[in-house]
Amino acid sequence: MTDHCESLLVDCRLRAATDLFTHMWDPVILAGLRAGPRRRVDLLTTTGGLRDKVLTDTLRRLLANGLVERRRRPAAPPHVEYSLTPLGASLVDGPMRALADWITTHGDELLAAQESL
Amino acid sequence: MTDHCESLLVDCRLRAATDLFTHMWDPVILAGLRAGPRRRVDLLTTTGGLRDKVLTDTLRRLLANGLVERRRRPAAPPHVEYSLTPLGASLVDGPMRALADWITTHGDELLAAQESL
DNA sequence: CAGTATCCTAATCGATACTG
DNA sequence: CAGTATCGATTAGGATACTG
Repeated sequence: MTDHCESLLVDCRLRAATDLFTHMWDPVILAGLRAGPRRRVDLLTTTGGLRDKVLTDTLRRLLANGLVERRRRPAAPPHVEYSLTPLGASLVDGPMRALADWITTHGDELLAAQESL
Repeated sequence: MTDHCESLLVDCRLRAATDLFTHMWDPVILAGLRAGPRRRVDLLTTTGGLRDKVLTDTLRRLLANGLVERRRRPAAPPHVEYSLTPLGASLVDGPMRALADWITTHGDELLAAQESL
C-alpha cells in the first residue's frame, strides 16, 4: 500500500493524505468535532445510529493519526471527551473545507454525471 | 451509505466529496492525467505495476463520476486516450492541491503521530 | 494495445450482545 | 456512559490467464 514510491507517477505524499479519507466515517467525526469537544454518546446520537464498534474503530484511527485526542474528565459527572488536535483542526479547516467548497460549486455536475449512467 | 442524510451531524455533501477519495488509485490516476491525455499502457507502466483489473475498475469509476473522459483516436497507430474533464481538472486543481499542500506542511507531524504507536 | 473473466485475501461496515 | 467481543455480509485490491 505504501511500497510503490519508486515509481514515477505515484505521489506517495498525496496518497498519505487521501488515505485519511478512505474510511467512511472519519471525515464525519472530524467535522463533528470541529465545533468543540464531544462525548462518545454525543457522537453516536448526532450521527444518527452509528454503531458502537464503528465509532470505536473510527476514533482509534483518528487517535492513531494524531488528529483527535481523548481526555478523561473527572468532573461530575465523570466522562470522556474527544476533541480535535491542532493537526486535526488544520485538516478540517484546510483540505476538508476546500472539498466542501468544491462540492458546493460542482456538486450538481458530479451528481448529473453519476445519474447519466 | 448515502441514506443517513436526515441526521444532524452528517454532512452528506462532504461525504459525497470524500467518497471520491475512498479508492486507493483514483487520486493517483487523476494526478497522472493532470499533465495531459494518457493511454492505458502509459498509466500501467508509470504507476509501476498497477493491475489491469484495478486500472479498469478505477477508470470506470472516474468515467462514471464524470471526472475523466475516454477518446478513441483513429490516427495511426490507433489507440485509446484518457483525459481529465473540466470537472476532473477542477477537482485536481482545487481540493487535491489543497491536500497536497497540507501534507507538505503537516506530513511530518502526521508521520510522527502514526509512528508513535 | 485494450479489455474481460475468475479466484483469493484482507479489511470495512453493520448487527447483537456483553463488560467495567 | 464507555468500551469489548463475535459473527456475517460486502467489497476493494491483487494475482493469473484469456479475448478482441
